[in-house]
Amino acid sequence: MTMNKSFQPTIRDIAREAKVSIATVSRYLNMPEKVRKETGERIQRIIDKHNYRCNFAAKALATQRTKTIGYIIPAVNNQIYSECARGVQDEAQLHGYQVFIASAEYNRQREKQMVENFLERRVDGIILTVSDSMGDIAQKLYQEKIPAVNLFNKQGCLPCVSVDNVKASYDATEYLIKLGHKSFAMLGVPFTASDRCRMRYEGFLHCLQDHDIPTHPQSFVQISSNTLDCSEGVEKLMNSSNPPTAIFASNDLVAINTISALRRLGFEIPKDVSVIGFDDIPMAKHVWPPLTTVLQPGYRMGRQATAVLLDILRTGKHPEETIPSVQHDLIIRESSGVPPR
Amino acid sequence: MTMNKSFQPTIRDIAREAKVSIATVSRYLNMPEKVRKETGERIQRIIDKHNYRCNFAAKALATQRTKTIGYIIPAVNNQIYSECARGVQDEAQLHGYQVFIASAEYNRQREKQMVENFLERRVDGIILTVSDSMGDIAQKLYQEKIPAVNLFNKQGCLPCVSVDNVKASYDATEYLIKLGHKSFAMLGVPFTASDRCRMRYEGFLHCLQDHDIPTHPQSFVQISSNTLDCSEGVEKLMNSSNPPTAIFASNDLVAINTISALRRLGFEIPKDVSVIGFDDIPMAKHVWPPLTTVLQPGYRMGRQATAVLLDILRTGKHPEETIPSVQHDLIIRESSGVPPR
DNA sequence: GTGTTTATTGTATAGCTTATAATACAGCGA
DNA sequence: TCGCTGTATTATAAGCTATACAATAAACAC
Repeated sequence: MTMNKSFQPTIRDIAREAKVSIATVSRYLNMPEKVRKETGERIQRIIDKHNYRCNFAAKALATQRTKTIGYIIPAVNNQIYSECARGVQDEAQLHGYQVFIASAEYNRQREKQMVENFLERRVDGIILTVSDSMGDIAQKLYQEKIPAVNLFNKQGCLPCVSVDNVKASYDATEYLIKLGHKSFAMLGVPFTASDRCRMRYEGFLHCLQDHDIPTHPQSFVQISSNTLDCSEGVEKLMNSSNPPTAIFASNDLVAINTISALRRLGFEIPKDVSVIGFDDIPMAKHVWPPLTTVLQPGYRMGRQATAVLLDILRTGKHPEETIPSVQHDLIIRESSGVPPR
Repeated sequence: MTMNKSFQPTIRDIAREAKVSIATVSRYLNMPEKVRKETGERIQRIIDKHNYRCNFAAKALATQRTKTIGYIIPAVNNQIYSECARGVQDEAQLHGYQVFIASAEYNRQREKQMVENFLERRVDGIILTVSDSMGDIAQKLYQEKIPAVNLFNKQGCLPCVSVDNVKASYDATEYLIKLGHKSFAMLGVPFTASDRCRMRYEGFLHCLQDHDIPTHPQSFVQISSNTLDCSEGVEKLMNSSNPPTAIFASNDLVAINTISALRRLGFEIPKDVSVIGFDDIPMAKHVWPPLTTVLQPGYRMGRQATAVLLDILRTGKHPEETIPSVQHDLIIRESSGVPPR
């Protein structure tokens, strides 16, 4: 079966049949109050009859705006980001915007490519959850004067919607210390792939230092951002001279993988080792044992970031003051407990 | 800080500075072999110098194609669909297409809206995972002559990439029967929200009937497609005169919620009740107990559906024969076992 | 009856690229 | 020199909408 493109009526066809000029039809479509009621009704009838749909490309060309925003995330298959994406979509759709979602898989090269692609497609604005904090991308967007906001971690001088990663992980670590733990480790992806991870490590370290707990370079175990495979790292950690009784995972997926790896080695959670995550993805409460973790309200954050972006688009002004950081929350479940003695 | 749109050079600016006509620049961009080498190099230098980027809207208007595909899914936060989305994205990007993802949240009204929005934006093609099989939407797309393919369940006469839902659930049910179960129930979303669920119920019923196991209308328990909350349904089920020893959940998320609900009521899995899911989302192996489920290769399916669509776009022809159905696979883990006696 | 304002509609052009038909030009054989 | 062929390039139309500005008619004030 062959498909030949079906005929799509244009504004000109509508105008001709309604016996008005195209300007009037356009006006009716965009500012209906500016056209006489009965003229409008006549136009509407013709539109309905022929199922006319405004050509977006032409409109974009004429108005110089695409009503489209680009959204870059590190990975679609991490629920925290899909939660977020839902928020972005909902808020965007509410204002007639459509969103391009692109998953960069923690790859800086891909991030740049996708930004480039967005720029070519002339998106009106961009929401970014990207790896580096150095603002290589932020820089470019700034000079291209494309409105952009960060989500989850700040980059360059872009406005940012995020929890305070350092503080949040500080709090989580402190909770573990108060349980009595003395030996710690953190598992996470390379800092170059995720600045969030770096900040969380920072809070983790600060907290240990503030409580006079000795730290060593081995206390951060780096895993692959592609596979998130923790087996090797966990094994090395537990076979070391001073195995941790508490492990801070840089996010819930890492925590879940860590627990799997520990189990394979015969450790019980939290009896032998406490594990704590970050994000509180919907699955966190369903895994075994249910995960102690730091909640980030993904959906709300997605909406807020979008709202901030749309506000810039509307007003043409960047928010004067810094956006207050999103509230985090420590959710205590059963993957953490007192250390073994 | 105010943002005034930065100046974007056009093809005309490039042409002027390179002392050629716009046609030559355009030709260099689209068929470089058709322009003399040194002319091309001169043009490229100017392009680099001014950071020229082709205006997509203008290009779309001129070529009548947007290099964009629309993708409608029931819910972003179900990992099976985000897995799939990854596949769609990867395959699309490989061929220079960008994809609009829209989550319809199992709502037929929203599905229609999003399709309408896609049509307005003149996407080149659409990938659909939608609720009804009746092809209300398929119908419209057919008459608009816009290429479309189904993913996960067939609708109207669109080409479809999917496992055989009926067969797959038949197999899964048969496995439960062979374990010795005699009393069954299925939990799922309303059939009007998911035809996949309907088909899976069909396979489930067939299998029971083929093995002379009595069925009754109460054996299908309907839950909300928004919340997927199973507490009420499970409670009613387990308090009935003939509580099931095996529960077939219409997908993994439902299975996970079912298990939570059963646990709250004090049942042990699989000692008291076996639970089986559908999809094998990445989380399935991490929940407790690890889920017995039917694997659908989401990523591959996403890629394949996209490949089929892009093929239609390239050739202008719908595939002659039906696409062979995707292989499913029963993954046996620890949420299922022999019935209590 | 004239000038002024308001409401409504029309005209022309801009917005940027691709596609098509036309042109310029070099090389070559006769 | 002329005509022919083929390549490199140009001029121009088409694609569809929005909008600034112009035009018209009707209503109103005086």
